[in-house]
Amino acid sequence: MALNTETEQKIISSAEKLFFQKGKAGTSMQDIADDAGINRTLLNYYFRSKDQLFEAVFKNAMSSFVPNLASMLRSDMSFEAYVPFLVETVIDAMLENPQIPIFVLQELSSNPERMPQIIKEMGIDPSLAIEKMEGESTGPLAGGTDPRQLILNVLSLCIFPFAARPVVTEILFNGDNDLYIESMKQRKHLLPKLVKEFMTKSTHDEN
Amino acid sequence: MALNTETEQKIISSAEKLFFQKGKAGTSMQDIADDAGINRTLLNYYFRSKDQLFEAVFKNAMSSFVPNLASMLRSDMSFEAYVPFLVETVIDAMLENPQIPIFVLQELSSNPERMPQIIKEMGIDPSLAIEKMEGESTGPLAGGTDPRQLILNVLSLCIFPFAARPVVTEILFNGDNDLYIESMKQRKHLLPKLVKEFMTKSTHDEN
DNA sequence: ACAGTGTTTAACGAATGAGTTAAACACAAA
DNA sequence: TTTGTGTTTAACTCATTCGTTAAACACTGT
Repeated sequence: MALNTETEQKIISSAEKLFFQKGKAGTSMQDIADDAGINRTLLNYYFRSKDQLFEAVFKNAMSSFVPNLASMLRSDMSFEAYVPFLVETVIDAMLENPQIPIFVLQELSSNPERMPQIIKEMGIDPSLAIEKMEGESTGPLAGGTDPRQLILNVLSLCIFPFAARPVVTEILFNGDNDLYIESMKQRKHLLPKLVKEFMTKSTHDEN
Repeated sequence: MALNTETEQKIISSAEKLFFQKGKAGTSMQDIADDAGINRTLLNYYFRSKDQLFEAVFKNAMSSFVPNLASMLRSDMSFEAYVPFLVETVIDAMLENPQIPIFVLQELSSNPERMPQIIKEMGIDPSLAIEKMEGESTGPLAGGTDPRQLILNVLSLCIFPFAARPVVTEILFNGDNDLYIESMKQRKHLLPKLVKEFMTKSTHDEN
């Protein structure tokens, strides 16, 4: 009895590592088994199929990716107050698992039809969230700045540098990995200031 | 005689479409042949192997992705003057081929060891570019803002919303694709103002 | 009509991958 | 020891994939 959660965990770890790196199609069950140091059949014993194993990995990755955004949409705080917290949370998450954004984005880009289902599972109500955002446009946002653009900006600034890590490290930081990491940490302080900047100064009236 | 560039072009088109969508491992030669409406062997006739076909597609995509950044690094203009042009160029490129960023980033994330070689082929000299950037820190950048962070910010704001298209469309725009596109176009005007904002107001002294 | 070249196809061979089946192993309870 | 259950493995089947080979087709110049 007592499910061998140790082995199961080894499988998940190896599957994550390889799926993140090479994608679903680029990873064979044998690869995962080898990495976990076990026989291939075990994978089918614990997870019935490759699909199910992938699904487990994906949902796990997804849930560490979306909630940040979801919590913002649900939060009672104003954007301005929320941003520093969000930035720190997201960047810390990225530092811990830099491969997740590109993995999640790639999967959703391949199968965008999954989005509605995912949203339901995550318990997000987009229309409600949007109402909330627009209702808040009485604060520092007043003047025409689309709250959606603001959210997009914050997330872009947090996530992209990790999705583009190899390019950024090589071109901008001359291949120096430590320097890259250091810069990412600095962004935790830099970004909130930036965002506050273009929230207070009303960057509106576009035409 | 006269190489059948028409067929060759059909192959490239189909290969791009499918590689962009499903990745290298997720796309079979048969898939490409079917999409192009030709026999599979033809793929090996024009491009010796799947690897070579993929390489052709990748290099093509890459060259529409990096040059924007490279041209910025080489340009004689100041950042401030260059930003609006860069933003428009990059966003227009993304609007034309929204799948490219995620495709390129995924490939580079899987094979980061390719970066040095790619940089060489693209004719970018990172160290020289960095010197240039730091030399420019006498203008509006003076005060401690790392030019690398600035570049990173601009590219993040331009590219990420496209890499995350399905999520953004569904959550932020309630699945309304036209609204998403419209917002992306608005960003061509919005972003330069934003960037100018946090360039002139010296967002420095972090600690 | 024939030769030559470019283009397209069908058929084959070897390799790899996923999932199943049945058997071996470990070990605790009776 | 035997029984039972959970765990691990080896071996097989079936499908898919890549790349090659050799032959068919089209069309041009002689």
